Order: sequence, then C-alpha cells, then structure tokens
Amino acid sequence: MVTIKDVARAAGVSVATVSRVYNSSAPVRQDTRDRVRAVAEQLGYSPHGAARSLITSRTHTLGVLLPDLYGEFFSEVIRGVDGAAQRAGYHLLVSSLRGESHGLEAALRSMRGRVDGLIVMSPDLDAGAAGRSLPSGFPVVLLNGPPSDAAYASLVVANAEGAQAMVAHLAGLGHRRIALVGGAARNYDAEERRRGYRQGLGEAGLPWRPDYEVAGDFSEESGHAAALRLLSLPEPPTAIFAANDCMAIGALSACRDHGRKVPDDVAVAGFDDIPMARYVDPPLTSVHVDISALGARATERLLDALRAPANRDLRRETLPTTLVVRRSCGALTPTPMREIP
Amino acid sequence: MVTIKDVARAAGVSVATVSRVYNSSAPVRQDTRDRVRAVAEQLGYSPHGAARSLITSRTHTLGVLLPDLYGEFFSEVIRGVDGAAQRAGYHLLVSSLRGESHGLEAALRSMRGRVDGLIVMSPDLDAGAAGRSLPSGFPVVLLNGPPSDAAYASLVVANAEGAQAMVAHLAGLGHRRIALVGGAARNYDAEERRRGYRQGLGEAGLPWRPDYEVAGDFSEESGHAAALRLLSLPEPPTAIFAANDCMAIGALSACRDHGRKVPDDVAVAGFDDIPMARYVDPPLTSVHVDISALGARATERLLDALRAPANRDLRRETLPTTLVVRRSCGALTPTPMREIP
DNA sequence: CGAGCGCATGTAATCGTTTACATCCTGACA
DNA sequence: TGTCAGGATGTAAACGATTACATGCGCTCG
Repeated sequence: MVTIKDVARAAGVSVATVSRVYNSSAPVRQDTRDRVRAVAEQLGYSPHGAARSLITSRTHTLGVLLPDLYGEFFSEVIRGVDGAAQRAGYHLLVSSLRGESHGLEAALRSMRGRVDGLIVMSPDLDAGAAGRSLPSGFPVVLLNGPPSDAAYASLVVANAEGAQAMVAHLAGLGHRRIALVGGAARNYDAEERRRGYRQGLGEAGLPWRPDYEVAGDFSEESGHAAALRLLSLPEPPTAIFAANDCMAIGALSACRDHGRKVPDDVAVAGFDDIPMARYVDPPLTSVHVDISALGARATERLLDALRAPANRDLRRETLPTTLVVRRSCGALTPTPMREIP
Repeated sequence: MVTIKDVARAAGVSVATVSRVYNSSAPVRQDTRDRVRAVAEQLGYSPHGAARSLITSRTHTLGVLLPDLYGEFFSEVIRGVDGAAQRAGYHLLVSSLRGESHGLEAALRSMRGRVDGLIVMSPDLDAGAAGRSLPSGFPVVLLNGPPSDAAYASLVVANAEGAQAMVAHLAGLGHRRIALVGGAARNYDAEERRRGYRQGLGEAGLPWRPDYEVAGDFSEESGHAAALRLLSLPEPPTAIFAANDCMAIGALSACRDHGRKVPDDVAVAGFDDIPMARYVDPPLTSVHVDISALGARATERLLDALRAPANRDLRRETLPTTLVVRRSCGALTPTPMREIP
C-alpha cells in the first residue's frame, strides 16, 4: 500500500507538503502542487481514511441504525439518507438491529470512533434506555421514536394527524362503521396511528368499538388475517383502515378471498403510500409519507449538528403527511360511476 | 473521549494489559482481567476503531457499492449482506452510485483504507474499466456483472435460464404470441433475460418478432407504457413477459386501463419475484430469485477471501432461479384461494 | 542596505491502538 | 540453593496521516 511518505519521497518534497496539497490547508506553489498530484496519480495513492480520522477525529461517516432492513420503507429511508450524505461528502455505515434488544447498545458501542454522528430509528417504545451507551453530547438524530426525556434531536411523521385525516375522509364518504387494523405491538408509529384513528372517530361523532380494532404487525399476512376476522363479524365494518400499506394490501386480498368487492362492498385504506400502493388493484387510498425526505431531513439535521456543535438544535420536528385518495376507498369510482352521498 | 490510557491508569495497569484483555492476544490473570473490565465498563470505554485499524490494517468493514438504492431489490440485497456480515462481526459501508459514471472510481477511492473488501454491483456493461482504481489483489466480489476479463470473484443469477423457463412455460400453456418488455439499456441482467427469451422462443418453435420486443427501463411507468404499446399492435401478443416485476405490475395496470382481463385476455409474467408479487391482483407469475441469498452468498465469499487471501477463489458462481406460477399467467384458473405462495 | 514580512517548505509531535521485546516473579527441579 | 521455564506485565516502536512550529528565502520599504 502506497503511503504519503512514498509520494513525498517520489516527488522530492516532505510529507507535510503532500498533505497540504490534499487538504489545501496551506498555500503550495503551483508547480510543486502539480508535481505532487502527478506522482500521486501515477503511484495510485489515496489517503488512508483511518489514519486521517485518527488525527482529525473526524471520520466523515454517519452511522445509520435501523430496526430491520425489510421492505420498501427502509430502502427509501436509506435512499434519502444516502443522497444527503453523499452530497456532503459523507459515508454511510449501515446496520440493522434484527430484533436483538441488547443489540442497540452493542451496535452503538461498536460504532464508536467509526462515525461522526448517528441516525437511529427506534420505534420500539422501551428503547429509550439505549442512549446511555453513547457519550453524552454525541450527535444523534432519532427517527420515529417516542418522545423521550433524553435530549436528542428527533424527527417524526405526523402519524396521528394523518390517521385522523383518513378517518375524517372515510366518515365524509358516509362510512359509519370504520375499523382499524393496528400496527405492531409496542411500536410508536402504531400507537400514534391508533390514537389518530380514535380521535378521528370522536370528531366524526362515531362510537369507538373494541371489536373494530384488531391487532396486526405491519406484515401482509397479518393484514390479511385481520381483515378476514373483521369481515366475519356479525356486523362487519364498511371501511377498513390499515396502519400501513402492506397490511392494507393483505386486507385487499382478504376481501377478494371473502368475496367482497373493493370499494363497492368495503372500503380499504392504508398508511405510508409506498410506491406499490398505486399499482395494486384497486389503487390504494393511503396517507402519504415522504419517506426518503424523512431520511434526507434527518441527515441534514445531523450534518448541521456536526458543523456547529455549539448551538445544538434538539427540537422534535414533525413531517407532515398528506391524504392520497385513490379508488380503494370508493371516493373515485371507475368509469361505471356510482355516487356516494 | 476515554482512551485506553485512561482505563490503564484507572485500573493500575499498563495499556498493553488493557489491550490484551480486549483482544485475548496474551494471557492475563483473571483478577486483573476482571478489574480492567470493570473499570472500562464504569468509564464507558470502548476501543477506537480508527486507531485499531490503523495498526492492524483491518477495518472489519465491508464496502457495498450499488448502482442505486431504489426498490425492494436493493433493500433485499442489503438485508442479505447485512445478515452475513453481522454474523461475522463486520460492519457495512454502503454507497450508491446514482448514475455518475466516474462515480464508481471516486467511490472506490474514497473507500480506500476504510474497508477490508468490496461487494460491487455493477450491471452496467461498460463498467469493467473501474477495476483499475483499486489495488490489484484487493478482495472484491462482483454482483450481477458482465463476465469481465478482470480476475474478480463474481456472482450472477441464472437470468437466461429463468427467462427461458418462463417462455417455455407460457408456450406450454398454448401461447404462441409472447412479447417481451425488456430491461434497462446497457444492463447485463436485461441482456441476459432477453437472450433467454429469444432462446426460449426458438426452442418452442416460435418465431422472433421485432415488434414483440419493446424496451423498458425496469420502472413501473416503463412497463405500463410498453404494455400499452404492445396491446395496441394490429396483432397483439397473448402473453407479456416483463424483464422484472415492477414492469410486470405496470403492465398489469396497463391491461386494466386497456380493458383487457388478466389472465383471460392476456397473460402477464415478471422476473425477480419481489415480495409484492403475490399481493397484486391477479398474483403475478414470476421467476423467483432469492435476492437476499444473493447478498448473503456474496458476503460469505468475500469473507472467505479475507480469511484466506492465499487461495483466492475467483470463480463465477451462478445462483439458480425457479419458476413461480401464480394466476397472472392463466395456468391456475380462478379458485382464488388456491394460489401457490 | 538592513530590518522585517510573508510565502513556501521542512521537522517532529501527535492521535489511540497493537505488539515485539524486555523485565520481573514464582515455583519446579536438580 | 541455584537455575531455568514460563506466565504476567511493562516499555516503546510502529501504523499513516495532520499540523504547530521552525526555517530559509526573496522582497519591499524606510
């Protein structure tokens, strides 16, 4: 491996000069600069990241900790983060937790000295304790986490507001029996969406019924099963609102299996508006969340914190959601028109 | 930041002893070992990665270079890689190329000294030149790349064989007018799948027709547009085979828009078998590729190369694909409950 | 013409580890 | 009792960069 010394020797200068050429940290005469560059090029030199970060204590790397790497949601988050990081010349150290509870602490530890800051997505409600394993004052941005006492910058999507808007929309279409397929247990997003659902019912003057709130775990299978249970009730709902799109898609196939037409017999709606949502049949009404923007915004806040460690911005920022109405809720009917009052 | 020195001082030992406790590189008496561990724990010490890798010249990090981070395909690859890497105690430095052609070289350079090895996914046909920017003998595993003269370990999926099997299946169902929606231009996977398609036609004794081969770019939009074009032909195909699932899903919605029933009027099939494939309506017949296994296998080969740099295994390995028949091709008629998962 | 300034460059300390080598100590054995 | 083996520990030199400080040189200006 060719080092800065090799380049210095070959170019007939000192290592300091080579370093200065690469960092523009001090003026270097044009001709020496050219000579160094040429020699470096020819030798195939590029500075050694570890050595660099040892002395500068900057790694130019951001850590990204995700609960899992499954599905479009996470690939979108990473995409957003990667874009913003790349623009700023930062690398990404990605890791998933895969359910290990002590994993968060272990992962945080093993990243020490490897990253300048962290983006942590921990929707798990009791993950707050994890913060202790990183030095206080370490730049961190929390994604979709519960409001914690710990003083971290955090970013959440407007879960409750989105869910509430969806219920209002369904109620506005005349639905009076609106059911919820809930998200994973002990998941902050899931709880907030449920809260929004209940609040929406209240504002529409609809009663909350325990049998209309069934549990899911964000997977298609669970959405399928939950919808089947709802449709088999003595008084089945006329609208099914799933806490994410995967479950909504599961619900759609459950409706088919159960012989119910969507949206004629029953309306279905989801949450997240993943790219696939518009391609299922019927296209899925959902609450749009700009996931990659979420990742990008988190990255920007982290980079801000790195640039100006002094004035730390620890606010909790909420990303708005928007209602996307497609055919699955019956608001827009296909060519054979069928009005809903 | 607490360093090894602080721990050594607080525990009343030398830095060497602390280091030995952490690396088990030499025997340390049980009681000193315990004392060091306790002190370290209490001080919140964990070894500094950069310093460590500077002296050992091992980073315990793998670089993953992907053309883009969009869609389920890439999230699955990363998931597979992450799983295998985590099991071996390795970190992941992920980066996308986002289309910059010189990006590959730049990315490779900027990863020097930060990773022990690389997994590079470069389906671009003329990316072969990139190899020059990394020191020869550097451990690399190529994913889904064209067979290159460069001596790299590589991994591909059985694109041509899968496509051929799909065409054979469709022909076996009686289809004689089978069209292809091709993948992105200058993409190796796309070319191989096209080759398999043509070969399949030949073996089934069907003529190759230029108007039945329309270009796409792997996106839903392009699949939608391509299918519309096919359906508007004077003699439209009875089966549409898209070079990936996203385009197939686009084709499904195009068929709906065009008033053609799938699979009664036209059969549709895809490639990749992404998780969503079984949830669209009708469920999509596809060529199954175990994408996360692809990532995991690539990682294992890379780790092998790291463990035994001497006997380098530079073979080109092909991952088999399997045909997954669902309703969209008409092989399984209505009875909706009876799908192949 | 000499003082002094500032540009270009070199020298060497430093970052936090690992590890070869040196040292010390304890106990077994002749 | 002296020797020696070998386990436990310490000392200090790397690793490859950055950077404060020192140095040398050509100018300008009083």
